[in-house]
Amino acid sequence: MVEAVEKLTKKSEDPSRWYLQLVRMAKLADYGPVRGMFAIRPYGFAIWERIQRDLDDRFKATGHQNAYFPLLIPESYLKKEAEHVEGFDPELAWVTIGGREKLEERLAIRPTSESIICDFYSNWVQSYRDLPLLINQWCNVLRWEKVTRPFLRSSEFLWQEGHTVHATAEEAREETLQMLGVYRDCFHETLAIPVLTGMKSPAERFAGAVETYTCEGLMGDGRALQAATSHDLGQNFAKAFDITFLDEQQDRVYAYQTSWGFSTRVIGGLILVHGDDRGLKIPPKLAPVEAVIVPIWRGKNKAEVRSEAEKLHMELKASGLRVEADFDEEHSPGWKFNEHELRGVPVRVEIGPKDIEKNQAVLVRRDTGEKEFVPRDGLPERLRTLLSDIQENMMRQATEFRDANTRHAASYDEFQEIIAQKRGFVVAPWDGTPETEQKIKENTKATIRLLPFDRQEGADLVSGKSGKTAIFARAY
RNA sequence: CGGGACGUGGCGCAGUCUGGUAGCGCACUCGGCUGGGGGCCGAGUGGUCGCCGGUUCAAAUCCGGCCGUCCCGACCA
Repeated sequence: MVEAVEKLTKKSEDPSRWYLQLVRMAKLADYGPVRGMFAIRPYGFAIWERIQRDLDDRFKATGHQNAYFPLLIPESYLKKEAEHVEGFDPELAWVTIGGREKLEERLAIRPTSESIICDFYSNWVQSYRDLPLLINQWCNVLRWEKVTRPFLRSSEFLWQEGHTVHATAEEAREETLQMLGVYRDCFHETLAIPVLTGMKSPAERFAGAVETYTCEGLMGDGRALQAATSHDLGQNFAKAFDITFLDEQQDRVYAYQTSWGFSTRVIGGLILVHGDDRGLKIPPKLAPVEAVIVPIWRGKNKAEVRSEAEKLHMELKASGLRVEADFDEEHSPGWKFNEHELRGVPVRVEIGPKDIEKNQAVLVRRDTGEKEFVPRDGLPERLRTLLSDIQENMMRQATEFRDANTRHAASYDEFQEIIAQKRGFVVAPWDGTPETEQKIKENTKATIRLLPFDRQEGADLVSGKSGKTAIFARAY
């Protein structure tokens, strides 16, 4: 036993170190020469591609089309919506030289694309017949961050941003909520991450929005992660960028807009929610590889085991499963077991001489470590039900954790104690003033993560004034 | 951007205090034996010691500046 093998730090021992090690050991991402800019490696990108496909299907199903808009935004465009520039100003990166010429007007690398897209929309939208305009783009954006971590906060990140235009305020609000629901479904059904949905407080609202809605997840260390947001932009951008149309009464009126985004940050969330001391754990519906076959051979029967494993591989692939076979001859089975667990592959399929003799295979699930012997005949079916069990179990465990770490605070003392010692979500009434919100933030570092749709009346813990339910947590 | 720690082959580290021309484990390459929870033996490849400058006969080591990383705070998907 050589102990010098690079071991993953225990999650409970040093969560931050665990996270960084996992990202690199599982080959999800790697550091580059510029701060905050990471390479997403093939395995990490495969996860992103699965998320993309899942979301994209949902966008298409709700009537959206994909398009692409420019990377560079003239300063003057960005400045048109006052709140918006102010919000993003500290994180902008600028292009000031083109070729060898100094530019007359500097160009911002998009931190988000509202301003450039609205400029196009002001031309594209002329009549109520042009509405609704339902467009999404998949792209990279850049925000000059001071403290960065792979996936969770990088200067450059990948995301999608939907930008829609509507004739009425009601329609825009419906769209905003519809897309919030699309995100929630993706989290619940595919990522197995339970999220709370609700409204942001004015202080946490997107710069330039009338209302921001959010999906908030709870990470394994008790901190919240804003996982996706959907904004009702009202007419703020329409007025700033002159997006008007002739309605059915022949009146020229300003349009209503929405925007909504979901980023590679969620991969960080996935790691933090499901990862354990053995490494990553990917829910089957998301996993690039649902099952990996590890052949167990001895010198004399290597050829036989190999051909059986290949046959099994073909069978499982033919049944529509995403299966990989690990025929590497350099590593021992034990080494492979650890490696695939680190990568979070939901199921391992072992096949060796004993199994061939008994016409069976061994299935080992990543979420519980349970092992079972399954006859070869029914293997694809059994694997399929096992994968769906795992999906369900991962969602159930994450939900139980979330619920066990959602606490009601009856007094401010209790509130502070929970945040300091247990973290998690804290449910408490808020009087709606920025003053109490700010005070809580200064005292406890907890912020209002969201205002749920269903809010109860109660006395604010700080001011004693009447308020309504808010959900607090320390956030990433 | 403040406080602290750290930058030495791909990864993890020793060497720095007390200057003398770079080492260990893993990984990687080749050969052989192995293989049901990170196997073993043998032979190899790979480093201008983060960057720039200074002190010195001589710098990974001492001094200055810069860059980067990590942890803790202030701002953010």
